[in-house]
Amino acid sequence: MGVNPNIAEVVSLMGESSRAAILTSLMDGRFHTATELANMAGIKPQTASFHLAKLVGGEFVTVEKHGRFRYYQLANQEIASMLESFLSVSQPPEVRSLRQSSQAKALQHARTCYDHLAGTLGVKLTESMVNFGYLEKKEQSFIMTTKGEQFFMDFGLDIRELKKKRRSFSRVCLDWSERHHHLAGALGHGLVERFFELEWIVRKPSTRAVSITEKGQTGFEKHFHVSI
Amino acid sequence: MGVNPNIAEVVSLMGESSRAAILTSLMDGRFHTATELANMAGIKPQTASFHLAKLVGGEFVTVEKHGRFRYYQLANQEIASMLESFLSVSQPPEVRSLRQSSQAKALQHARTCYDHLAGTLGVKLTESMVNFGYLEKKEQSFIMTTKGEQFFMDFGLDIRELKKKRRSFSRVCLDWSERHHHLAGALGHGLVERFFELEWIVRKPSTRAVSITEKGQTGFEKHFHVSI
DNA sequence: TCCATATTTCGATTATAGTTGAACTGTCTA
DNA sequence: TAGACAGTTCAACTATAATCGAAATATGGA
Repeated sequence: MGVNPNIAEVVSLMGESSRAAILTSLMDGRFHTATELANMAGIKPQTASFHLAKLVGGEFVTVEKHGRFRYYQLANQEIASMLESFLSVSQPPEVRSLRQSSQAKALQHARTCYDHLAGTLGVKLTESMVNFGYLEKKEQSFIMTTKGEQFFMDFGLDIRELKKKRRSFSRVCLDWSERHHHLAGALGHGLVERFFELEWIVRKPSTRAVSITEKGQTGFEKHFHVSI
Repeated sequence: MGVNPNIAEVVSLMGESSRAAILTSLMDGRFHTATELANMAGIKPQTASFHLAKLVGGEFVTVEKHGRFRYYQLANQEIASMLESFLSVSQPPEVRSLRQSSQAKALQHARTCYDHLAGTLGVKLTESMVNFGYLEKKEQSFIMTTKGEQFFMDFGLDIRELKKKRRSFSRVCLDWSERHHHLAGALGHGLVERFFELEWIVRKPSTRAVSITEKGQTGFEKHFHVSI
């Protein structure tokens, strides 16, 4: 009847295919221009502009103007988390071309979710860290053990610095379907940064998929007993 | 492009005002018939039937047939949690009548979220239990202390029985805006059941708001130092 | 058996919202 | 200063999907 807050208004912002395409494109956590997003979503720039205005209005997305470009970005980690939740309960779309198929596989394989690792790699690494006793899963979050603290320090993470940050230190990236959990939060972000630094993974252009390098193959095997 | 899973299809199920109204009506965790839901959503029964079919198809809702009635219910706690998340980021609708206004206040005041307490009461109680040292907030969940164990036993909860259940024992009901957290999970459910049993709270007909009784006033004050 | 009630199915209508071409604003660069 | 490019605004069009009356189906009770 309308004594309840209207969920619909907020939700319908992501419940439309073009906007959803834009949002998922932004899931790599990077800035994108309006035209870029239009191309990624397969729509004309006017249409993208129309949708982006709505997304900004709903505080899903922020803009920064630099010269004649406007750089769009997800508003915050919460939005990213929410989107990832839905991605995990969504069905992958039917495959239309070989190229799309291999892209989809790459995404499933290893991808960034806003600022941490998701996909098979993200899940396997998280599992491994739990098995080694570096992390302990406690209901909806991970707790770092003393053993873990030592390990992450040795691995080159400045734990003290990460803990200082206002954001939650280590949390699971939830998905409602409970098909998998993976490490997010400051620790998750710190790790993925370190992987880039070590060149164990590299970004694939214009998607949020990442490639595992030769170095990475041996690195993940040696330090995490994870083989891909 | 469509190499990303289509978030839109799933999400758009809740991103429509009539369906959202139905879903929020189901947030009390109880069964409702199709006609009931139609009335609550302010639509004709045919329309409700149409939407309910979609919701069942999307596994947001389950049906049970008893005679000529069909009882609809939210599919599971995850869906409820997801909905509550969105409610907390949604704006309350403009008030059209005094009656709506007082209903909205009642909802904000004390309500059930699927099977546990939300609203001001839910939040205050949770805070109180943390302050007394019965619960400790650990990232995304609560941990029961020894002191807490004693308290809940004394309060008449069968902790051992609750822990046996397959569902998560104590978790926060997340909202993405982080405006508040409250206790959910088996413990949250156990508590609210006990409150009904003690007649500290009673359901208001046809909403998910609950009223605090005289008994409740003194009870919450005495045992939780929460005054309403 | 007949009627009342709960719900769904069907078909037609309507309204909403996404889409796009065309035109416009603003910025960079040659 | 002109021209190219990024992005937005406007207005018209279109398509999708919600809505509802009418009719059909199913169940319960008298």
